[in-house]
Amino acid sequence: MAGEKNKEKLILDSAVALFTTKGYQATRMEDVAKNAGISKGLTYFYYKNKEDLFMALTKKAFDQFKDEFREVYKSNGKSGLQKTSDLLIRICAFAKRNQVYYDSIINFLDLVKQYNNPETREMINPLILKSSHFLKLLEVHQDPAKIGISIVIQGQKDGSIRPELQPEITFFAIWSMIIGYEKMLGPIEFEGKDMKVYPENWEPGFLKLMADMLKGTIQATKPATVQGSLF
Amino acid sequence: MAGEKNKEKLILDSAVALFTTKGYQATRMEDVAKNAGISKGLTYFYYKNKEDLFMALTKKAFDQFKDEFREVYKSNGKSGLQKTSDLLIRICAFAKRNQVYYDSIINFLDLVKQYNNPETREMINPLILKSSHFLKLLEVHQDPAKIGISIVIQGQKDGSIRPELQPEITFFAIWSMIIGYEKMLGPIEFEGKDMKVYPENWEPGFLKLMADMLKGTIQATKPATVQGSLF
Amino acid sequence: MAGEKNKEKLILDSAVALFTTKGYQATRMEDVAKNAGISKGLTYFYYKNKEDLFMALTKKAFDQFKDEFREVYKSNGKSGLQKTSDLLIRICAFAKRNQVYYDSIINFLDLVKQYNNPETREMINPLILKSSHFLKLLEVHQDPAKIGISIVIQGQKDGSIRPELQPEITFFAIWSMIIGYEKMLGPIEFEGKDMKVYPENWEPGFLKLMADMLKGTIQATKPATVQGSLF
Amino acid sequence: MAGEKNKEKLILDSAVALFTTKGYQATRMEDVAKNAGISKGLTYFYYKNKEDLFMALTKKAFDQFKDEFREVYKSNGKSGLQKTSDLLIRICAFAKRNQVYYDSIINFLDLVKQYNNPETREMINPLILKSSHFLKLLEVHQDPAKIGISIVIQGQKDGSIRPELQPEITFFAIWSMIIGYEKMLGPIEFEGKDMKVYPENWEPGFLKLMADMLKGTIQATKPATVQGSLF
DNA sequence: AATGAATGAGTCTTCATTCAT
DNA sequence: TATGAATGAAGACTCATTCAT
Repeated sequence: MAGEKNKEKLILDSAVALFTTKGYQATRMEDVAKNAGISKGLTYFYYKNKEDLFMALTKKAFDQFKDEFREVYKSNGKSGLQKTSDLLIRICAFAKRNQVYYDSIINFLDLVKQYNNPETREMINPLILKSSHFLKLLEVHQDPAKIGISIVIQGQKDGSIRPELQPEITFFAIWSMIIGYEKMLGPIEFEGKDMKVYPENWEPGFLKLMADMLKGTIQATKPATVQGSLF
Repeated sequence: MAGEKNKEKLILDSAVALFTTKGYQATRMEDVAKNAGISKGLTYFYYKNKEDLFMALTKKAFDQFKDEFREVYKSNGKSGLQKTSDLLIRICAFAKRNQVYYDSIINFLDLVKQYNNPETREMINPLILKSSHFLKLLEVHQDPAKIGISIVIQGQKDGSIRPELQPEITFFAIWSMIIGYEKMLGPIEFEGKDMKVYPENWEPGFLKLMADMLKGTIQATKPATVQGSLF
Repeated sequence: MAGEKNKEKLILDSAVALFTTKGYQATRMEDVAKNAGISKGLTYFYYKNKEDLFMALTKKAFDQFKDEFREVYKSNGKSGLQKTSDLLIRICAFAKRNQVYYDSIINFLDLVKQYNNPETREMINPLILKSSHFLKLLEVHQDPAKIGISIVIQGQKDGSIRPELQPEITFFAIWSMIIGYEKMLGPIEFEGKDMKVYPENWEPGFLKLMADMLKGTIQATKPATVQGSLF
Repeated sequence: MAGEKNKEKLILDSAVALFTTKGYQATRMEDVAKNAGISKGLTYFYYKNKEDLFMALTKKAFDQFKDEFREVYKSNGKSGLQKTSDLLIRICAFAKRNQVYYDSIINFLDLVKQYNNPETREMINPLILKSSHFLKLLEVHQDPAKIGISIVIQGQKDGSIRPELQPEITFFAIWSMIIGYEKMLGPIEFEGKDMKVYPENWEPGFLKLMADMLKGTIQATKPATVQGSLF
């Protein structure tokens, strides 16, 4: 029937909604089920356990995240440099629109860090390690990065990004900046009152700095004359 | 005698050790007590509840964090630009040396974001809001930023950082980069195997980009020849 | 099978047994469960918390209590006056037979007192106020009184109770006497040894007084003339 | 010095205040101490434990309670009957003024009931049984009753109370009524809205009934002749 | 007399997970 | 597939009481 959405998806959507409102820890599997209009037991039929559900959610987040990268990559009539700032803007929009997805991605980065360090790997909840979604994530989680690197290369080809930069390192620097930027949004808004940094200035200022970094700027001696628009 | 440390500190140290090993959630208050060699009750005598203990830990983390900034700020014979890269290195070292402290700081940034948004503020665990340590943190959490901004201004005075940059925004951009950089360490190490980005390249590459951003670089036309050392 | 009683009831019965033996405070929820032959968790599945369980118990007590009133009311071949003394006897038997139920009823009266006073209402444990059983009790707790009032009216119709009495007030006076009588049973038994009041005399004496009050009595030879003022 | 009240009393007063506000269970010994302006330890110097403190409070309550009886007994120019209604009024005033004292007295009556029944005696908290105040109470708790009985006898001598009544039983009936009356105050106020019993009518009506019981009343036109059996 | 740090037994409550149907 | 009753391990937190000083 029409309204008979796939149950698996129903559960996931319910989880997203509740994780957003109450957070992962505070959300009970029973609530996820109830909110999805199904029974608790069925939830465990589709997802082995809470961690598995969260990993499924993370996987979906990565897929959508990848789409953002892909769309920026494919956008026409823009320089590679412009695409990097588009990327930052889109990712922040993505984070705002779907905080849980974004958080799950960041959480996954932490997980990967633990996973890569043999000393800390055993501290990871075994249920996570056993999750099929986690394993898939390990395989695909570089995909956004790969696209990002391509964007940098595009920028170097079209001359908007300095050719001497190493694309991989450059992209990861950009991604770092984006991650940090998003984390910074909270404190900055707060400190605004006595610190002259208002969200309004912060975004363009940050983008400008990133652009400077990527395209290079005329040394202080003679003032930069060209970059009238943002870049 | 030697072992007669202040109990309050004893508990905090115990918490740090256990949070590091098992994580905040997985650590039971009883274990914190046992590990500190005291009774469970005494833990609650010094800290109202688990959240309060964590906020106390965060406060201590911020204090030490601030010291890192302060020491960099006071270091002699270095340009402001050099100090910013010192800062990145020190903060990453700080994060590695005391992951729990660093994580608690990042966690606090998220908290501040929720706190500043009236819609999300009520989602914060009330025990956190009631913690005296949380309140103190709200007061002092910009202190590192203030020092950081001073460093940028120093750099502008000594000519190592472009004078046209707005110090506040610049500092927050740096801090963003640092935060993102640290988060990136995990995935990069992992992706290294098939992506040419090795930790060895990553740090200097990242620092170089940051420096480029801050000091300005010669435009693409004639390749930058000079900056053989890092800056 | 025989032992397959409804779980909800099983728990309540277990609670009654344990509250009787050890008292409400001293009874742990775990014991209630164990005694009922089920798991602790299931107890919380059927009753939100200990207070809710107690309110459910009180509700059941009120239902049975109401039955006592109802049966007295419907008993044939008795005058209204006789029914009032039947009531006293039955209620005391009820109290003896099921002390916990009776105590829960008395406790509920105290609760109602607190609840009706805006100043003291907030002192009531919120878990009680939230209990659905408490809310039901608020609705039905006058039912026994309503029946009692009917009994008084019956007595007035059959001439066994003075017609000039106000039925409502009269009933509440009777109920007061019953409550007080029951409370008095303890001390009287004790004081008996040096005070001439033995339980054997006490009940008929008390009933006689109550009857005198209700039906009116022939005045002692010469009526007291002085005490006009007070009454 | 002037303000140097006896510590023992200070503690007791503090306990009364807190038990009134929060109830016995919810009041912590620490609060009692703090509120009395002394240390927790000292509380245990003066009172063996919480139960002992409560028994001391009960003892004081009984002493004051006894004073009420004594004052009524000694009041001049009043008939014995008038004194009984004075007693009811005073006791209710006492209960209202000092609810905790009154409650402790009622609680003690329950305790006595348990104590007198060999089967239930062992259910009493041993700390209570060991309290010296409890032992003293066992000795003196009949004193109010003794005075009350004297009042009834007075009434019989002055002709205001029927001479054929047994004074002890009569007094306990009166006390029962008083106890019940006080317990009834709550529900009646509540039921008032749809039951015609308003507190304003309730007190005089109740007093009138009690007086009728004690002094006897002229029978309504034709005496009920049938119900010989019961009375 | 007086303090208050220290103890630890005691309990409610939560919730992920299972399983008979 | 689907249900929801049933489980039980886990853990935060309280507070009466003690005792070294």
